[in-house]
Amino acid sequence: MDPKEHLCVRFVPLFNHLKIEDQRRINSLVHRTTYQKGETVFSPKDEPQLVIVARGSLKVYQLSVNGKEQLLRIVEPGSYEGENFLFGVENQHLFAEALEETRVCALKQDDFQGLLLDYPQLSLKFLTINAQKNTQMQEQTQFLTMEKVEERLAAYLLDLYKASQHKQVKIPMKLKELAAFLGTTPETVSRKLKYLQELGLIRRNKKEIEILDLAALESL
DNA sequence: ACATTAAGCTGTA
DNA sequence: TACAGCTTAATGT
Repeated sequence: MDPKEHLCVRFVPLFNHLKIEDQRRINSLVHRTTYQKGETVFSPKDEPQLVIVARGSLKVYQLSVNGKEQLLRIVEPGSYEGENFLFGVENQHLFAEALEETRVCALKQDDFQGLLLDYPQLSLKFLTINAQKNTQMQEQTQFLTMEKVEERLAAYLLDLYKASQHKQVKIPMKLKELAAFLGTTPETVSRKLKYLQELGLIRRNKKEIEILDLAALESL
């Protein structure tokens, strides 16, 4: 088999626990596409499908009332988007766009439902991953309930710290995207990072952040 | 307190 | 040198 053909199925958490012959069957159902930076991967009213990221990254967003895009999440390699559309939830608002050159594999609604019926292990794995995704989403909406931008930014930096267990963390996206993520503007993110540094809570070099005062950040 | 606008700075192709 | 990403300052809500 062409090694490229393995990309999605072999190394993605959703599938990589299955036996080789089962992976092979899934592989035959998958549609591979490479998107360039800025290209739309799906939009409302598209055919329902599960989109799995093999390489690169996607942003998933919706449009607010005034037409501004509101970034909901970044989909990294190994994760997927569109699972809700596969069970009759119509996509009315969600868009996905490639942030860089991105390889995705797509599974049609009928094909994926057939797989879930045939592979109980896959169904369980799918539920587990979705439960984790839900938790993450709750944590993110929690950001937006905080009143002040520096609170949201501090909470975000603390999340990076918790994820890495390291006082040196690196912001993994463009500040423009972080701003959308936190519900503010790039300018304000820039100012607030400077503000936190002036308070001595962090030290910063570009996107490398060293957390100096964990307790003070948490108290915000 | 934050957004918007515009201008300037820096690294990179 | 042209461009993207970021920062800074002025001004508006």
